[in-house]
Amino acid sequence: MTAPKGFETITADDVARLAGVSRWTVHRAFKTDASISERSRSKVMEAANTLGYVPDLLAGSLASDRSGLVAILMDDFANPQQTTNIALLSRTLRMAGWHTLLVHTLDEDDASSGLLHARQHRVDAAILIGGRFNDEELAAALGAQRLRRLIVYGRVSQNPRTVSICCNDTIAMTEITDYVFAKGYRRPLFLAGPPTTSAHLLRKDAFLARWSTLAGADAGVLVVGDYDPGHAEACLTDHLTAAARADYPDVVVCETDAIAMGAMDALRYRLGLRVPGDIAVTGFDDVPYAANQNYDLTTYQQPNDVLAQAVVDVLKGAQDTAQFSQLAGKLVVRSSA
Amino acid sequence: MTAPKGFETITADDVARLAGVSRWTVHRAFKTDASISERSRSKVMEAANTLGYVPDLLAGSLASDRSGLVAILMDDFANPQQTTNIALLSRTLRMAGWHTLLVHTLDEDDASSGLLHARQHRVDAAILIGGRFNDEELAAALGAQRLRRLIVYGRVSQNPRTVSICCNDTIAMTEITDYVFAKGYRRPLFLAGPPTTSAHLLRKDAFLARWSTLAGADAGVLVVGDYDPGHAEACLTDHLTAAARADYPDVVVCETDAIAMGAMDALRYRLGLRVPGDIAVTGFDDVPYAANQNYDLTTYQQPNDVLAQAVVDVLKGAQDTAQFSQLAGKLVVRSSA
DNA sequence: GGTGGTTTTGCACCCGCGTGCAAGAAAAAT
DNA sequence: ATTTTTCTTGCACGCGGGTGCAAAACCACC
Repeated sequence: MTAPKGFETITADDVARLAGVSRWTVHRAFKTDASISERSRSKVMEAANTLGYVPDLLAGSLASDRSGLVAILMDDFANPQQTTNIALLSRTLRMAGWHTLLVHTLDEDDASSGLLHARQHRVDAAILIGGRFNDEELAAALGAQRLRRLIVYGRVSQNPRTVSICCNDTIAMTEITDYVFAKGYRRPLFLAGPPTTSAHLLRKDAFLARWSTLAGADAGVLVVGDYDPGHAEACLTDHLTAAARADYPDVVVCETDAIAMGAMDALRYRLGLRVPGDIAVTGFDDVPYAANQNYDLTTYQQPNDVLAQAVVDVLKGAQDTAQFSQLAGKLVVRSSA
Repeated sequence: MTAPKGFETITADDVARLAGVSRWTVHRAFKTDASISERSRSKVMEAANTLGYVPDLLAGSLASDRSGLVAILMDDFANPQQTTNIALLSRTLRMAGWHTLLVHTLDEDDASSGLLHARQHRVDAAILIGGRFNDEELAAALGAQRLRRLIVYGRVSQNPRTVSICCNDTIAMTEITDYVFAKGYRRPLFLAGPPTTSAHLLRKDAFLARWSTLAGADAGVLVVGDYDPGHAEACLTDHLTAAARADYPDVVVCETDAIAMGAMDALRYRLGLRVPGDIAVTGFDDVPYAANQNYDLTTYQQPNDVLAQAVVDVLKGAQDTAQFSQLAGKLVVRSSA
């Protein structure tokens, strides 16, 4: 029977016995800032090594009321910006001593169930990544779930009991708008994602406001249903096919890179246009694939590492007071616009 | 002070008191297959609802020695095949009652540290996804970490103490080879990923063996360092630039879609060739992006949902004996070859 | 050698719930 | 009405370790 079934778990007591100290001394040996003599610490460590002991975080969590677990709820693995963020977050958290409980929420209504599970695992905090969580349901769930902390990542949340960590979309989109205007484009079309999230509203509103200021005229807006490139492609194709050629925009400003890529596919493969020759395109997020030669997308890079670090700061209680922190990124100019 | 700090945790005792039963009856009410009368169960549930009680999984894990947690160790978030798998796995596991502890291993040597953390959280199993884990170090870690179960996902593992769940790469690659040969291509170049993983070897070896059988001649092989499209692009560009035009392959068979996409970029944008007009390309995995018009990649689709379900079966102890299960997928023919 | 102060160590109690068993209640059989 | 049988319920004990405090050991110095 090779199946590893009956592992004899080694407890701190075993180590204590071997090292000739008490269990609490063993505990102290594993705590960095404990008052313990160097001699007994090394005795303990030696015993622990020969026994293969490591403290049981589960039991520790129960006793200390700190699980060292952070739940990341996320809804859209197809979105490269989100997967990038998850990777970065889980890495950053791990280096700061936390572990990641990944909850893939199945649909919109599943967020509260995800939060419930997170709470049942006593997570120290839950991080919400992604667009499809809506604030009202969140508020309801939050009331019942009594999580220690809820961090909304990548967008602004109105809920006062959450902490938003995100890039300042208004400033960012204004910067893109200025760039687009300066390049001489005058007939923009804004491609917006789903209307549920506030980040969306910020980006769209920022663009429209700034454009109106700069050009003295309103810009066109096309709402695509979600952040799926294929869907954006279809939407834009339909939209332009129905329009007169003279009414075509000269630049398509997109809420995210995913939409921008779909837009480029539509322009090139469906409508036979050149980018940026006939119509230019801008994105937002600077996902890894935006740099690919196919797209070479002009976009806006969020300061992801700073954002991730901000999460750790919040977890450490550094900015308990600040309800949200908004940081600036930078415009990445490539050939698409 | 809005900060949610002092949440009074509601325990089963509180519910028991309100419902007028004992704590153990509360426990039974939350257990699906417990012997409890319908009357007291509803009494308990009502009390639990008004109090907002949910059982604490952490404490439960400690007592029951089943954490309900499964660690997924993964090394490469840039690989879309991996992120797709993670999404699917975490979803499938969640529906089966498990939760996902995501461990992003930082580098090759980090796998054992990741396993250690997994063990400290008492995970019921650890799943290894990805290429960069090497078997020797794994074996060493496994000996020390005494995990309950280690599942190697997406590739074959030699270690007898692990369970491999993967698609049968040999059959799959043979199928691709047959297709490529039948389409009339005669000068193939195989693009292989990093030489550390066994999946790689299987795919490469299967291709070479089958090609040799079909064509009676050896196929060319180019080893690119990893599964990064950009790197594959550079490698192939260098390789072909250094070769005489007459020696160009007529088809590039790639170990993964990621490599195939890089290869297509190289052929088109670096070398000015048409795909499949001048050189055809095949991939492996059928990542979501393979269907994009830019690539429209002929590739091999792994039965991902079946694989994910197999993981659940293993966790449920169904196939404790079977050391690994290999399943078949299907060839997806698109325009790239 | 005694004193005051500091470091180190041990311990009772608790975290919230699961397990196995035995007592109690209810239903079925006699 | 009494005895079985079956279902429900209660409980002691344990999971592995954290917390705060008090006892013990150590140290320096007079």
